[in-house]
Amino acid sequence: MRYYLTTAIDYVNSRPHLGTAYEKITADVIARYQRGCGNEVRFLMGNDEHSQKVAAAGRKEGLTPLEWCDRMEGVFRSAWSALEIQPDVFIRTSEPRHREAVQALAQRIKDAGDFYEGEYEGWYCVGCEAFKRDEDLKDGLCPDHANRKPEWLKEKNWFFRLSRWCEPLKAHFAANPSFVLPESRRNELLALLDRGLEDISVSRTGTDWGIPFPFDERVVVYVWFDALINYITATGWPQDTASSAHWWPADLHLVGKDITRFHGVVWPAMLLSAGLPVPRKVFGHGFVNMSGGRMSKDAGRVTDPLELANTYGVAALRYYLCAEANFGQDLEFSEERLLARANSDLANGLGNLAARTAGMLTRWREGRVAAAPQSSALLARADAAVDTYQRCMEVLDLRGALAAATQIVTEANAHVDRTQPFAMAKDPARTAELDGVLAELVNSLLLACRLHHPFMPAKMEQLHLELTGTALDLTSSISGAKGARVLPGTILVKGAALFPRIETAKT
RNA sequence: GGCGGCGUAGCUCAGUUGGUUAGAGCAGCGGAUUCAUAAGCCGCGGGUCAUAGGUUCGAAUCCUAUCGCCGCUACCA
Repeated sequence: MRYYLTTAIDYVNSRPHLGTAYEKITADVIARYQRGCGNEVRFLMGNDEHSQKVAAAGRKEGLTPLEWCDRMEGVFRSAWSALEIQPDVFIRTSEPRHREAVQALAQRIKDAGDFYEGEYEGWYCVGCEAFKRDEDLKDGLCPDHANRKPEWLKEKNWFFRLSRWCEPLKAHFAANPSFVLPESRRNELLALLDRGLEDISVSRTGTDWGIPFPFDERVVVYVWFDALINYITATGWPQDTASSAHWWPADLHLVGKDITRFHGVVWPAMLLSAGLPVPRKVFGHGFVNMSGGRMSKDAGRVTDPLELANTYGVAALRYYLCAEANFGQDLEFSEERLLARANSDLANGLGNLAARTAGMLTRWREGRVAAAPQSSALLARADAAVDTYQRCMEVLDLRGALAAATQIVTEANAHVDRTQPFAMAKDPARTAELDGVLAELVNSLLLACRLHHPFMPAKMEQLHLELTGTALDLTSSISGAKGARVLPGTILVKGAALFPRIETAKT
């Protein structure tokens, strides 16, 4: 099976922040999970460049829009790399392949009779890249961008006949209950469809930073209309028909809850008009909110994801975001909770289990792992946790999946106290018994390691190497997790502390 | 204004189609241990389940109203 997932592409007018990092991290977790299930995965990320904001940001630095975007590509890609986010394809909307796709799709929509010329007049907020009605403005200013005055624009525009697709979309929603998730977002879009859709203006004049319409070179495609098309561009469409047939439609568009409307209504309508399949699922995730107001270094609050990763470790940051948030709902970011998660679940839980297991094994058994007992209740429960984990991951319940993985660790730690291997070690007659318990612990760790892998790839690959002496096979890490056992006779090597406790300077 | 959601232990939250003493994690307190990253394990949580009514043999779980918080939304004034 193939699995194609995408994240929203980002405006490159500033550095990536924690909120955008959250989306990419969760997408990366899903992508790694799918790879571990043996699926052929295409994970797409990219930058959204044809925006007035972007052009303005470059101008401030004395750069052309393209020069600026070239520079920002490096900034974004290195940030994602530092966060262990590994897309298979990275797209920029200024690329020739995207221009070609946008123009091809626009032509198709034109041929379908869904573009017509009209005139639009109204306030335009550069910050939102959108026209505003009077009632959208507060004291004549955009509520979201009060620092810049909206401009009064009157221009000839190409309109997209969105209204025509209202009924087909309703039918699609009805036939596909999980087309848009979570349900609250789906209901919002259903309400929108019930009210009926209006046609939307999709062209802009007065700028050449954008993609011209193939049938009207004087105007460029509105940035939103342009941006959505990146998802199909990245499959090779329209040139590479074999590739696009293989990869399209996407299995999952992961987007912020604020833009589900574009992905669940506008984009599918564009595709329907062009005679192309619509994506299988759109998931609107929640936001990472800041408590106590503004983020500030002075207050000891850092929200640059790279700084957080630097302080607490990439693994802890990724783990915290996935374990703490109910995917789909907002997360109240708390550095205290991040620290608590890093120390309790990772250092004291998983890390300590690895350390004590390896310690016992190397001290008393020269690191040699014995065969796991045939009838181990502990390992049976660990195997069962794999099922729970997978059930959760399939419905994008990242938190539930992590809870299942953590359960394995918790039970293994309790097992040490129940069986007391350190008592067995003092009695030569109990060596076989000792070997059995240690094998149960090592194999619990192995399963926990595999299930945690999508969330903390580098750390878990390191742990796997220590446990088994071999590299984790990333194409079967999950599908082969249930019943996985360390080969008897393997010599386990004890490494440095996997997750050192983080002691705070704070009192 | 309309539609929808939420309000459960100090904190973050679970609570199936209403049914015995309302649960988990974290934090905190107490205890027995020692393999380990002063980690782990065991025990301890009398919370008006926002408020007031109602339905029912029985409601955190259904209905109504109120208060508070939040989301979506009005091409129409």
